[in-house]
Amino acid sequence: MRKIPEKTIQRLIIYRKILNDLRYYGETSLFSSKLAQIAGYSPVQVRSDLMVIGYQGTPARGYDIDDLETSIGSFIDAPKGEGIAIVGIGSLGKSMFEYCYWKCPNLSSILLFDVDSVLIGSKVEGTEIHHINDIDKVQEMEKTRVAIITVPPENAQDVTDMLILAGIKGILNYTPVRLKVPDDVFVEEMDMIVPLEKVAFYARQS
Amino acid sequence: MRKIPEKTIQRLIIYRKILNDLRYYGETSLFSSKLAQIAGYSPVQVRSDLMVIGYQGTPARGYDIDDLETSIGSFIDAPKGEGIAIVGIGSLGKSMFEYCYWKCPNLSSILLFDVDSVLIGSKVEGTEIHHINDIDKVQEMEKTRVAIITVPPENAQDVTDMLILAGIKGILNYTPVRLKVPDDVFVEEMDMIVPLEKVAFYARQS
DNA sequence: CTTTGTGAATTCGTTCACAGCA
DNA sequence: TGCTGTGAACGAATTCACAAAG
Repeated sequence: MRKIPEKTIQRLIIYRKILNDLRYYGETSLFSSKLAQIAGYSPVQVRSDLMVIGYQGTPARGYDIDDLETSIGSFIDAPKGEGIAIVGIGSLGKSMFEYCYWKCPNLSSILLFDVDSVLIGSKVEGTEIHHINDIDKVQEMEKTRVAIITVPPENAQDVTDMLILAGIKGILNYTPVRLKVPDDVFVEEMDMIVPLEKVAFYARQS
Repeated sequence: MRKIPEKTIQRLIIYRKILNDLRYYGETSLFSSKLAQIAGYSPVQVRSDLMVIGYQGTPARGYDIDDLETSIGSFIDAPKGEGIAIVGIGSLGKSMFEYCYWKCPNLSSILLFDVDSVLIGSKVEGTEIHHINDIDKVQEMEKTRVAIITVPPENAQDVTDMLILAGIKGILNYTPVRLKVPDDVFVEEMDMIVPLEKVAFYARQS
């Protein structure tokens, strides 16, 4: 498959969320201009993004909300749902878990790991915390491709190495450490320091 | 001042962090290739970013770490330090506060707000939680330009409106809501759902 | 020689302009 | 007429290629 730009994927995900909201309010179809206005992009941008997934609208009615949502879903989502692992069950890790647990319908499983033996065996919302060293013993890791890292900086690289050995191909990195990973592993930086300083900079400009 | 691209600002912030780390390990100078390799960009990229802030290196020794760090700092940072407000002191808000409290040296003040009257008056690490309705009564808001929003989605827009009235010009939005703000207010989306789905998508491609 | 600084070239992403269709 | 779909034009961001300097 041809490589799809990250920005397009991001926008498609945003479109889907909007479509889902609109469907909830009983809407059945919309034009690119409407979707664009809600999402904050141009109508042409929306149309060319939808070209990427090959979805066709009609000049008369625009796009069918239900249909389009499903199309984006089948393009973006894993067919059988996604399994994720959260490593580092401090206050941030716990927030992430609760958020995913309640808000992410397409997650088929959430595994919890930590490096601190004190936490091992205890549970969050009925889900057990495993030691990261036992990662190979956890059955569900087989179908887990994505990990969220919320450990202290000093453990970040070690934990990453273990995750990659266990087959992880995508990482949300909440630590300020720049992780070393092979080319086929996708890392998204989630640390707040860079955005915080960026926002502060632009806030001062205006 | 000419408008600086967001990406350049982000990279400068990353460079500074790296320089800070290297200085800690006793390094005194480096070449663009070294900085590029650590940061994960090309050497040309590094050099042209540094051109933006007008910093000059020498072919013989490259860039002086101490000097360059200071130069980036005086370009990026507010001269008198930055005041921020965190709105929504749930588990995520608390994590953010602790992180900022310990890890952000350039923050001159951190204010805490919530919409839930039950929390009002209680303290986190010795810092009092105010009700968002009392925002105008809080003296330090005068020097606060940046806010972190970690409230439930249903309160997000209301809280935003109040913050903007109180003079906030930059927002880190941890909610999944797309906030409506005036043109001179800078919003950075911090919700994890979009990045999580994005990472899952690319993890599946590889 | 190696490295910086930088105009030119290239690549990537967005928008324009218009053909095609209800 | 409205709108969608899409090649062409444009603009932004990155990389190339090379002059200048120790």
